[in-house]
Amino acid sequence: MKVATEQFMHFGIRAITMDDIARLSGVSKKTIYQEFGDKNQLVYACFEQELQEDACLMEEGLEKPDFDVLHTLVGQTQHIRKRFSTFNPLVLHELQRYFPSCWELFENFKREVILKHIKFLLEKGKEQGYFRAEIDTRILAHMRLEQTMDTFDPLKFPPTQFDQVTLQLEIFDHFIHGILSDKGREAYLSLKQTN
DNA sequence: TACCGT
DNA sequence: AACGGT
Repeated sequence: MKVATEQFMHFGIRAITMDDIARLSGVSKKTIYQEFGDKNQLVYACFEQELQEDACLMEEGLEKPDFDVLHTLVGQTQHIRKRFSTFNPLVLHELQRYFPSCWELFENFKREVILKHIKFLLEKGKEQGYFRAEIDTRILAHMRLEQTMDTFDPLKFPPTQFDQVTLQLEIFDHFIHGILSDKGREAYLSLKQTN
């Protein structure tokens, strides 16, 4: 699963054959098919594990007493950028078209984990006085999720025309400025300085 | 590893 | 022709 996940993310699911995975992981195809009924089941297991790890990372440190929304948000955009360096956006389209059960898993993850997480951070940011009190967390959480997904779409932001790191930073910066209070803006700008 | 069906 | 599956 480790080999398969790395290869799928990097080169796309259809580009990597079961023979590739067998060769690179040093096991026979027979052994793979004893664990996974078919390629679809292997892909599903890989994604399930990846998403589970991401969910853990998101929830990490949320209950700590020194928890700070701005630090958390900035840290997570860094995580997204790291992910980008090894994640081929082509995979999202492959899931949608050829691996519908995995796509469903991912859609569910967006709704039940990411959306709820963003909403939680927005509400916390309000409590801590970083974000303006009048923002609608439900609407803005949706917007943030969708705009983030858009940056992963090569048709909307062709990687040949847009540097993916710059794109992530710019869109995050625009989003956060739209919701910061005066106090929040001050804290955010000084945080950017130190980073 | 050779092989078959898609 | 290439690849999933036997």
